[in-house]
Amino acid sequence: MSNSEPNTEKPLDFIRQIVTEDQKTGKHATPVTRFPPEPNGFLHIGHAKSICLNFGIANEFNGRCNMRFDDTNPSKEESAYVKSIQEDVKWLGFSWGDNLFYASDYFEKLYEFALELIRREKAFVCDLSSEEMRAYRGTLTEPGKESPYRNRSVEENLELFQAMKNGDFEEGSHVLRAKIDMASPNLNMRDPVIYRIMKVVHHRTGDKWCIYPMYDYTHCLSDAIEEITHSLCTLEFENHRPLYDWVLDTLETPVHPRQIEFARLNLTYTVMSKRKLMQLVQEGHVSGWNDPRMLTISGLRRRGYSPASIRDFCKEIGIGKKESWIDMGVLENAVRNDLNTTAPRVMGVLDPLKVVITNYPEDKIEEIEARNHPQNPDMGSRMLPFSREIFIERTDFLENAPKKFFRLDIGREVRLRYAYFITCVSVVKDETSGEILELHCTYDPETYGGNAPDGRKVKGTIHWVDARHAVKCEVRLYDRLFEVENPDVDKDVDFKEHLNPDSLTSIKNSLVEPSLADAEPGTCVQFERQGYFCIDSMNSKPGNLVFNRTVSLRDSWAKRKK
RNA sequence: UGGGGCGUAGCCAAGCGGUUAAGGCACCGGGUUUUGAUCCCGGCAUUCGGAGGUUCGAUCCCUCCCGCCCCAGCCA
Repeated sequence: MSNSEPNTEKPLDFIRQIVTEDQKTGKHATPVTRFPPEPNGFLHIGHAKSICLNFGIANEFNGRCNMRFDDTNPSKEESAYVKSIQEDVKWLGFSWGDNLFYASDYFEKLYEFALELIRREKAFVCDLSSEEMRAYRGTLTEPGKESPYRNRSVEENLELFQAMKNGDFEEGSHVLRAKIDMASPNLNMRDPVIYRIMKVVHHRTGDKWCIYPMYDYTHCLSDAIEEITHSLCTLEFENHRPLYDWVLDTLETPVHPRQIEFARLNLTYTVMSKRKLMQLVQEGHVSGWNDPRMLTISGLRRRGYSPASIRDFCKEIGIGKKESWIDMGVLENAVRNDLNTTAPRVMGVLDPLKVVITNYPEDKIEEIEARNHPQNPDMGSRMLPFSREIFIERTDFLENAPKKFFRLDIGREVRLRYAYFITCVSVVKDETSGEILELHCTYDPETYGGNAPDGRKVKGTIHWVDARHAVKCEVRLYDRLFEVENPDVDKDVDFKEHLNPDSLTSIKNSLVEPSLADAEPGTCVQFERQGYFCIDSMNSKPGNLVFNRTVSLRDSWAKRKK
């Protein structure tokens, strides 16, 4: 009754409200959900939403979430996908314990249920071709016509179905159909096919079967067999729910899970369908399913996204029934938030410009202490070598710079992070090209550590690496894969027309501080003032480091320049 | 023109008959800062797709209208 306390908890989404209610009323003491991917591709950020929902509910309500592969179409499915899917779900931080299942585990039971349907005169073997069936189905506005095979006897149906199972018929010649209502306004109820003949080897059952059950028939029964309480799926299955319920009611299964639909995830500046992702891979627009520009789980992992950041993102966007487009910035914000607290800071110079500190002794090398995280002393510190020649970021020098440019120009003073104040004295240029080769600066020995005893201030602090000790490396700068918010909104333009030609920029001569020399692949750090970077898990090798930019830091200066 | 859904800010999203209509992203100000980062503080819907109705009172209930999405695979 109190309304004085501000509620900081995230409100429950409509599905969690249902689960809560079911728990309260005792309908289901604990929820049982399932994550049911089809093993025909890699998991992407959209699946992450479903994973976080299903496993999240199981965790929050002390329930269980089964991992179940929906492997009813052997012509598209492979065990390689089964493996990657499991890795991705585990990596996201969820576990299914012993509850790993396959729809194909139930083929025998499903077959028995089909026999029962026939006995109850609720299913029949149909000899219509797929074209004929389409014609008989009717249209959105006109009812369909009943199949001439609809009234076969139970015995004949049993015999025919047995023959289908035995492989006596050709693919496409016969199907088993549910006998529902050809006049239903819901096309899914117009005697849908529940079994088809496919003489294809299945990745788990081999050549044992040549008939395979359809999704609508399989999914509800699999849910019932596993005693799922809440079967969560995306909006496009809403029209299938009557069929889901029909199968379970007609067969009188001991439990009847409730199917609840929610909106799938759409993100701006990307495409989400497996088909399109597959196309990008196959046509070589990206290097593979785990290309860091792909919003697959494996791509995000390689890009440097943490599992926590993806979970946070999923929590943030919520669950609803409204078709929505989440701005890519929300995802980027989620990684920045997470990495900001977890990533150690280091110095990395993307595009190096040499600086000679002319008044610094030739052979002197100092060790300068640098904090690993400015807000978190627990993360410790490290020592940075410093000497007469260093490299700074090329973009940190600008001739005739405007007043608001807080970096280097001739005559201007800046702070080298953790080190000294330096003042630019002169610029050395290539005589013919005019290219800036190096800067000559002087330092103030009194400013060791970055503070001037006389109290004078500098506006800018820039990052640097020591020339003799820096480690050369490759840095890959990623940007959004597409240039437009919604690459596939226009059906007349191929989505690939909108690919961003600058989605990957590789810099081969970047320099990082020596502490990174032996860092492991997968290590995530912040290059101060630049962004978050992660050592590539595929191409980085000792002595030949490759960093992927996960996301840049927010840059109000860059924004101001626009 | 059948059926099933959905409409709260630029983008998400709470709200469940009486609220100053949460929160996040984005954006705009200001402060702190040895990252132009982070952090902090402030601004950002007199109005909930539209029009009627019920009610003392409607984002919430009812009616009609408008807009968008899904369904005619032997895919999932």
